[in-house]
Amino acid sequence: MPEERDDHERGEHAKDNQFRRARLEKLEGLHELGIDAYPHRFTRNAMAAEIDARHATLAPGEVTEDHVAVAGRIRANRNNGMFIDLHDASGKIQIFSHKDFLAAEQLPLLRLLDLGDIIGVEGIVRRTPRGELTVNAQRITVLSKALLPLPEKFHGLADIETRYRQRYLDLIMNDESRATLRKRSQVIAAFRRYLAARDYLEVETPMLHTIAGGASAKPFVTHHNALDMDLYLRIAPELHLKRLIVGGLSDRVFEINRCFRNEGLSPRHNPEFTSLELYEAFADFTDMMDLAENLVRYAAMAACGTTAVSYGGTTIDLASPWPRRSMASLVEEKTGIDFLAIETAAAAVEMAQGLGADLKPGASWGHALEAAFAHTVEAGLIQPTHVTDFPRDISPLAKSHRNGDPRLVERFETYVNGWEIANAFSELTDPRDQLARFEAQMEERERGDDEAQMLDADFVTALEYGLPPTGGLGIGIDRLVMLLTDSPSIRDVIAFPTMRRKG
RNA sequence: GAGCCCGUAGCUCAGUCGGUAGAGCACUUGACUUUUAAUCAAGGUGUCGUGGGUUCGAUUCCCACCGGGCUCACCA
Repeated sequence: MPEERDDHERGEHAKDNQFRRARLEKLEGLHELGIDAYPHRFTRNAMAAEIDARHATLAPGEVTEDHVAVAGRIRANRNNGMFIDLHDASGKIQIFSHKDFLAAEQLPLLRLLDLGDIIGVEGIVRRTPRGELTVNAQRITVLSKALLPLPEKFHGLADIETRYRQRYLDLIMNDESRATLRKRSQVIAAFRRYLAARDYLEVETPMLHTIAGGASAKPFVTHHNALDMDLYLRIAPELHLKRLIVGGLSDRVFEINRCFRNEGLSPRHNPEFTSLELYEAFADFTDMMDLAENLVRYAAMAACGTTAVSYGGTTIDLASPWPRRSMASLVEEKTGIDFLAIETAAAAVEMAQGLGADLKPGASWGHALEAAFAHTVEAGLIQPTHVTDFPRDISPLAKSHRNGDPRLVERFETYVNGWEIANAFSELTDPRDQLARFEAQMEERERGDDEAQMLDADFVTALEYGLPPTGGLGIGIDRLVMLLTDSPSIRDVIAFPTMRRKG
């Protein structure tokens, strides 16, 4: 296995085929013309879209005096190179290469260009009689000779595995893939803008944890050699962010970064995923509901220009106030069963199992309610809904509910399209309660639940120095971007999704 | 982890009820020259995912493996 990896890393993957050989011969031809096929830089003064905007009203057949220098990839070639479609990051511009305009010594170069080559072109802008905005090339500069052919131009790259493994090809070929990843960037930029404007401080907390806390999930384990110590890739930044609130670094902090969970892959799960987590002192979970709605609306406007987004043919309305429904009431509405009226865990488990939920024997009341919710309600929450009032025993970091029911905490998850996209609490600030919750988690762990949370004694110590009342919110950025880009798989919104090593 | 489906040319895909394969684009050569998936003519595309088995013969049937997709499980 290591030898196979070496082969791959040495770059012996390139196919030695007719296409590559033909291009290597052309590369040789460029050398013979004294041309460096991989120069160091090129000064351009215009992007395709700019030129397009600048000459939007130019009539067919008209020639301008606009001398431009553009650069991009050759994506189409008509009439033996006379017409080239040059694509840059902004769009497309046609290049007209004709001996009437092109420097004479450059004519041999035309025969050595291929689809996929990156070139710079200097010349005058005109609109052809057929109406296509065009640069009459006076000088062409090879900026990077492509040795491998691009996928077919009409159907593009369809093979989903290649699209994920060789994302560069997907991005060259598929407009939608570029649009999706650009929107992802816009969503994240919008979050930063929105939060920065409200005095949130962006911080960075460790990726390498000695205790994988802040969520219930299986961690990745790695090893630090010098310290001879195992470390976990973080499953959540939560406990460190709250330590920063304890310290008063800021009353409002946020972090946008990766979390890692060593669990199954699915169209909605990637082992590394990106979350926004934020904490606001003196706020509670109802403040977090408002904030979640405002953040998502703001990001949708920034990325899509609308708060009415279409996913899989369904229109999702992000604009209207999002209903706030307690988990138990949603289950009761769906099943007629009021879990709040069920006293014992055993009875609740039996009831949940009767609804078809899969529960381990000995599961708690809270696990039973949550299982009943997941089995009967979750998938039907298409329009945004805040599901509130979670069970205490599945929420070890959330504060007890002020409504007085000791089984509940002040926590909500926001569901859209049947997916959890946000999770928030009135943060648990009572150190003795926190310790008790951790101890309960450790007991679950000892009973075999390897996703129960680990006890973080230093975090309890931090709470003992005093955490102000605090609201916390996490938003799953990948799923939100899926929603905003109508993407069927989380892999569509992650540039380089986790893939098995190809045998 | 389980079930179902998929893997054929650089790409998009056909196909072989078992006799080692085809189209379009791309590529090469030529023609044409203000094109728009340019057009026309000619030409070669290939471990049919990998390894075994059955068979006179396997890309095709069987088994295992590799990779991928979906569903379920897991994943608040």
